[in-house]
Amino acid sequence: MGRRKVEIKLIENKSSRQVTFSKRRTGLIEKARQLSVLCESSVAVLVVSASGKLYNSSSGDNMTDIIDRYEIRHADELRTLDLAEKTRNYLPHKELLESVKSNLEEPNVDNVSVDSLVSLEEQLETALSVTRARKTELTMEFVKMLQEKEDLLREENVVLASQIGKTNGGRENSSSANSSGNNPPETLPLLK
Amino acid sequence: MGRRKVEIKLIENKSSRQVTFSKRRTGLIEKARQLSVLCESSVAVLVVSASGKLYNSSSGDNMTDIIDRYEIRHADELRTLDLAEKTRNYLPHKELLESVKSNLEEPNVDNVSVDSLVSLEEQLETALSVTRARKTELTMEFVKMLQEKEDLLREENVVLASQIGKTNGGRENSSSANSSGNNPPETLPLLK
DNA sequence: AACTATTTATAAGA
DNA sequence: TTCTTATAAATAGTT
Repeated sequence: MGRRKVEIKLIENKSSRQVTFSKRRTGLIEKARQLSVLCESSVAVLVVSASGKLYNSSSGDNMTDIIDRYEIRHADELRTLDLAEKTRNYLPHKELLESVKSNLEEPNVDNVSVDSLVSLEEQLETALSVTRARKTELTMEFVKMLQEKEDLLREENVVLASQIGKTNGGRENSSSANSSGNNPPETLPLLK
Repeated sequence: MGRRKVEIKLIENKSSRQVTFSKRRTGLIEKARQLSVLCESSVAVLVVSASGKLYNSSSGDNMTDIIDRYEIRHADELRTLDLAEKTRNYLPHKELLESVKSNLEEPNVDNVSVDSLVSLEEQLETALSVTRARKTELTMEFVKMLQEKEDLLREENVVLASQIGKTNGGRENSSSANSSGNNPPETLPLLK
């Protein structure tokens, strides 16, 4: 819809491609907004340029909330992982999304019954719960392991200190050397 | 672009709204595809109808990759946001629980609007996410603390062992006494 | 689901 | 970049 008809294929000229990108992107997002308002729906558009720049829009509170929730749901993971590390470790998550995607991209979305979506939702919730449980389990094991190691080191420390005490003829080196003390182990704040 | 100009506001007539939703949704997705091809970009469109049905399309890269980039781009923001700041946007947990209670105890469940339940659901999801994030944060802190303590004990152990070595005239007591070894600390399996 | 009268988006030019 | 305008494309109302 311009001075002449254009084929839908890569625009070779770089600068006109840039211009078209800007114009059509704006148009797309405006269309999304209109659809959202006219039909009381939620629409999200994500555009990633070839150079990797991201443009996004969402209209309708529900979709915004969905995206926000998606983000927040992953906040704990994002928070604790280095970004690079996260990217490296992404595969399981990616695969999960892949399976979701293939479910969403059923040829005829119109034919996907609410029932089957409910079922999908339940399956995902279950998978999520199992994953969380496993995560917690592993974390707890790790903490327990660390605490046992701490006990062991502490005991060893006491033994060593007492050996020094004996070889030194009962002088109280142990108390000064044992700077980290024999305080009771801290409790996990998580469990409070 | 039709027989007459339409204001961009909710279409009151339900059936023409449905028709427009279908037409414009198709149009939007086609526009997204074109933008992707013309300008070598990746475009994702997500549409959720008022009834909760999801329609989506992605061109260029798959939806997963596009969403991943969206996520990764926002990771830094999530990372640097103070938890309290996030929490500020939501009902305090106490109020939330109150609200849940009143919803459960509402004699006329039929009169509770779906909208208010949707809103409540969103609030709960958010609260849950924030709680999880906090839990993970505290756990990570605790693990870090334990690992630091382990390092400290290990160092102390080395110091004591060397003292024994000196007082014993260079005998190799340290290696046998230090039964737990000076191995590098284990990594958190969770993060593998 | 097809058909058009119109509006809207936009390609090319300024 | 921004604006202008001729034209293509999308779509509102109709069948």
